[in-house]
Amino acid sequence: MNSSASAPATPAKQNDFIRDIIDEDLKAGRHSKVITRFPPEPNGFLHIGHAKSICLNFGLALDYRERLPESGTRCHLRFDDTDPAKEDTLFEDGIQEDVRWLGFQWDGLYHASDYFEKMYEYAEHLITAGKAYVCSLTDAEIKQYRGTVTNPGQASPYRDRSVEENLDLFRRMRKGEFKDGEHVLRAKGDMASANMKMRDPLLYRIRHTEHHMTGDKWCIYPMYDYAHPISDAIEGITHSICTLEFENNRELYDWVIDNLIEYAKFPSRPRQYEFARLNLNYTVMSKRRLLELVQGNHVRGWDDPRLPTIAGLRRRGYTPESIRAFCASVGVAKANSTVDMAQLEFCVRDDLNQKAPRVMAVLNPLKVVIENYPDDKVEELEAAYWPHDVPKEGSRKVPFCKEIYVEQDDFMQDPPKDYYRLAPGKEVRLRYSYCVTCTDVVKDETGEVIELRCTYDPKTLGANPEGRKVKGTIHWVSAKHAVDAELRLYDRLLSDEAPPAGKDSEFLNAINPNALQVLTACKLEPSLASAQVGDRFQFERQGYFIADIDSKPGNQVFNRIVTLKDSWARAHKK
RNA sequence: UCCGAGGUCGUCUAAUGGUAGGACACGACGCUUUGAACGUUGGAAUGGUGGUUCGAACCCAUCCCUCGGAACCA
Repeated sequence: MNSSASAPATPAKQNDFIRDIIDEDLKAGRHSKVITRFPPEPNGFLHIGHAKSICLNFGLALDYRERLPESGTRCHLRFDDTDPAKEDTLFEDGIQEDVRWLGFQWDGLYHASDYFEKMYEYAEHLITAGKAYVCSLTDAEIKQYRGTVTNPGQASPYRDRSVEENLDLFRRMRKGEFKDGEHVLRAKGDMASANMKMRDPLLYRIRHTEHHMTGDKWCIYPMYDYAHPISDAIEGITHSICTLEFENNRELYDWVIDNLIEYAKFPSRPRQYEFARLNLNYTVMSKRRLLELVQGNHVRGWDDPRLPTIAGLRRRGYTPESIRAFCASVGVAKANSTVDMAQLEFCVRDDLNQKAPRVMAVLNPLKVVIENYPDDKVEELEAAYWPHDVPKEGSRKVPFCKEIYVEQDDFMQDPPKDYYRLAPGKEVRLRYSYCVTCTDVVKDETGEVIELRCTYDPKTLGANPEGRKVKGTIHWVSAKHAVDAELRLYDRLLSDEAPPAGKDSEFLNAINPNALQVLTACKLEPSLASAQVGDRFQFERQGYFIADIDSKPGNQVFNRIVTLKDSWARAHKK
């Protein structure tokens, strides 16, 4: 079940509250098409939380375009670049790559900065209409005048400047006659409003900073609350979807639109709707914490496979389809929630089960000598790439000879009764090969098991042993033919379900020391010598792996994407 | 404390006045040359209290709890 990049195969999903709203809008004739947008600020890397928003916004356009062909239904990618101090083209490139990789294509690439001239014009209109004024209070004074959540604020002494004076000051702000922080443009809201966002919110601030798109054309920049609704309205956005923390901003969003719509003749009257952002346990999602992990060298960069960044998940080996399926499975709602990492892991297993050919790799090798097998004989055994329940064809030959490696975990000296693998005197099936019985255990001087001696039953190739039942099947590789490899075993970033809530770096203490475990003495079946970077496999009984970019000829490097479910290990954890 | 938004199985999410359902997770069983996958199956929820109604997760009242809001960030 592959899907093309332009038509993601997201599972059939039920309606969410956003789709309910859109359906009603369509039914009531408020809109004849739907236009959404994904509006990242180009100041960092995208993570799986953004993927939820991407799937929602682009998914809406895909869904409704299907229902309303030729309507102009679409989704824009818009960079919300109103703070030149933080933003960079570098981030824009990464964001575009991530959106594309997830399987979506935007119908138009925009920048909030495309509209700076319009925004300026609208600001002058607001001033002329007596709705905005230039305030010359300092940063600290503005804060003080604003009051608190329980106490009303008080009016700025500059609130009653004349239209002429405001216009003059604002034009001189644009010309660069003032220093940063000297003046700001504010909306005339209500200093007693219970919504702090309405207490004469700032619309423009002075920033003598080069902007990555507009260069040095501007030295005043609009604030989010002013730029966002205008950008939406100019682009004809019908449903402006954002996360819950913007609920208090909606009143201001509407204020901006309402005070400008007649003058500006916007093509749409956008409405803002808020949904709950994605939270995942056992990891961190905030920009700040992600940045701290990267800058503090707690991980190896933005694409470290331990990170929930899109780049990290990509390198880890997650498929875009699995991430889309995950986003569909968590739904869209308004209740704050934290999704279990197991849900994400299920989605990638579920996808890879159909896509990843099965091969054999021994992570922690234990040598086995098959005593009754001829010294120099090598058999090429047929091994299917796919299990019986995956409808795909294909196989390769795996060499079998007298000396092989098996997994250390697949031998126990003194096993519990329900242990199906190797133990002294016990017989197991070697996957795609013979059944062998352990006859002797070789130990070094410290008592550590360094080698197993076994005998094989020549009548068990492709046939069940006679008169007895062999329950266990283990994987193996030929010692003589094995390919050496480095395996990077990844696990959850944090040991704790939820990182400490503190504002400081306390969460660093929760980092799982085993989130990355590097194994350098691994033995792979020879077919893996030709694996290409990005190829995914299931290493039977171990998990799904992907060939990493660090692979060199003669030294393959694989990342573990996710383990297989292991009900035996789970049952014996205690 | 004020304003805003929320509260349904362990987790995520449906049901919008008419059988509280699905997925993940967990357990049991079956199948198995992957202790995988798959199949069957089990346990498991409407924050509390009143009220309206033949009937309430849903409507009303009240209380409790959680999250967000006082950046010249988004």
